[in-house]
Amino acid sequence: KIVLFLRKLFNRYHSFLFSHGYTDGSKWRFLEHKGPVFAPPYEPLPGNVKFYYDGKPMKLSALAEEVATFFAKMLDHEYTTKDIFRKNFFKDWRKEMTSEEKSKITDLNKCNFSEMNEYFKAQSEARKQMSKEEKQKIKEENERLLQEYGFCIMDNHKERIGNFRIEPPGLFRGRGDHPKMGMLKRRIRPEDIIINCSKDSKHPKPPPGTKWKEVRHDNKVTWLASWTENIQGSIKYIMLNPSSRIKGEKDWQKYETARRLKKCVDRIRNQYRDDWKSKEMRIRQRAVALYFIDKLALRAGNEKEEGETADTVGCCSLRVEHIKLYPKMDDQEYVVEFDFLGKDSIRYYNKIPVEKRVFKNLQLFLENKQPEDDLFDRLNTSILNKHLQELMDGLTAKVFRTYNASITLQQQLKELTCPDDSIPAKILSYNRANRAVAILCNHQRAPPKTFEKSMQNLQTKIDEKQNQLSAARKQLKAAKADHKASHDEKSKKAVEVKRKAVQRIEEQLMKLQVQATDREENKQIALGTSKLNYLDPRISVAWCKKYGIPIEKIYNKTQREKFAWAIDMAEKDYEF
DNA sequence: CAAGCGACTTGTAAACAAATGG
DNA sequence: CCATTTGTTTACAAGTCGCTTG
Repeated sequence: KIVLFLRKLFNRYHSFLFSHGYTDGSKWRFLEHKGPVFAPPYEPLPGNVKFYYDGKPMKLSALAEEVATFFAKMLDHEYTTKDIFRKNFFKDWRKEMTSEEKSKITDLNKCNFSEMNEYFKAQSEARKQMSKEEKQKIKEENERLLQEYGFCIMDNHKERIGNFRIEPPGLFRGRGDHPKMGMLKRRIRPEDIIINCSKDSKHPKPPPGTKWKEVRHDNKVTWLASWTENIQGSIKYIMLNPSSRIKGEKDWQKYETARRLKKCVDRIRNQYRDDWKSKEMRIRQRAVALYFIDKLALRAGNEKEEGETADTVGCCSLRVEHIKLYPKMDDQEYVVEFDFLGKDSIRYYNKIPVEKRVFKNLQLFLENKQPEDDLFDRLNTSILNKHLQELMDGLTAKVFRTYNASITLQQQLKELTCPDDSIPAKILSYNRANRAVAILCNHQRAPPKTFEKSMQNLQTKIDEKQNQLSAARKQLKAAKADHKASHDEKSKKAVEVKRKAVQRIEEQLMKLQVQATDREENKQIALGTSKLNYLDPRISVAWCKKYGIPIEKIYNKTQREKFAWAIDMAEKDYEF
């Protein structure tokens, strides 16, 4: 058994141990899969479900009807009230109409989709009300599909595929103020799909009567299939699950790069502080931007094409309007106020005191500029990353985010964990360390709609528990008194039983209180992203080992699969 | 060096499943 | 047992970054 286990480890982490995979840049030797699963074909509405135009029922052609259902399904969503969404939808919908329909349907406001909307609501209600057997049957069918299409063979391993289903057609839902929201995401056909697999594998078969766009054998990439999406014209891929060797290895490499940064970060910090004094504007800008990326964990900030996406920025693309300078604020000097929309249009708002030199530089960068001008007009991500590459092999802007996130977790864990705490209390400390990172990375969330209520529920539980506890304590007291009076075995036992009960309830109460604290502190903060993408899992694994916390308390099943490499490798003395 | 493409990681929302409580 | 709440998984959008091309 041990030999088998070691062999498994060896096979799995072969390339972890011996150089970085293949030396020629190839990602695999053998790749075999069944191809993607396509979205089910459109099922026309039953005749009694009608669409009304200008108050009158109107039968739509299949294509026009399908697109109409996309809108009808979203009627309760805020999207359908937005002007841009409606405009884009209507424009694309009209493209799918027959010329007759086109001439008739000229105003979206005269369209009544409510019957269609009711129908879909009823459908989903019916789905919920299905019997156990029916639900079981659907589950089994899904499982069958997963078993057939959800796995591939890459080199010597059967690997889980991340997304083996092709995205179904629908209306594009951009985030924030996206100029393309509401546009029709068209149906993907086999003729749109490029298949990637090895020559010597059994090639996937396209559905009967269809052809793939292309079958290629490129082992310099990791994807199994790809297609071009019609909204931005970008390529979408079918790739492996995070538990796969190829993703795990990459993940591990990412953290190793961040650890190399740890070794030279002092040098780099001294360097950019020096560069604040440079006579060259571009170097000063580069140095100030890098300072922000390091100190505030900002993203790099590539330029974006105007009108194609929501207006969001990162460090290099900050504009004058996104910062305010305060020479004095309250009792602090040289305060910079940031207020901008970052990735996914999440607001970044922060006020931080900076060093005088940085402040003076910022004032300089702002001179003679309009609000919509670039703050760093002599800088972009490409220039910055080229510079970083010279400072350290493999260094790019995002490595700072990884590094600062992981080092913060490690240091916070050290600071917050009390060895004598109970397990729930230690987990609270872990979550607090995790929270420090999430705050650094600005991983916010809208407070859940049911937050107040769920908080109240928890409080009621705590109150109940407290009552229980005082009752149990009373009983214990009584039992003790009883024992003192009688001194018999029976009453002695009773005292023990009551003592145990009190202890149990105390523990339960403490657990609830910890849970309440944790939830309250987590109101506006999302821990998931940092846990999954920024925190070296070996730090967490080592922490669990050191304090005897079962790993299941920190990582759920999916996360344990993703971080299997770290769980296998890290010991209790692991240092990031 | 700007523009654009390609491949990959990172991010939130929504759907779904499991757990909990009345 | 069902309804509600909570945790997990999926979907897919939105970033980063390297490379090519003109």
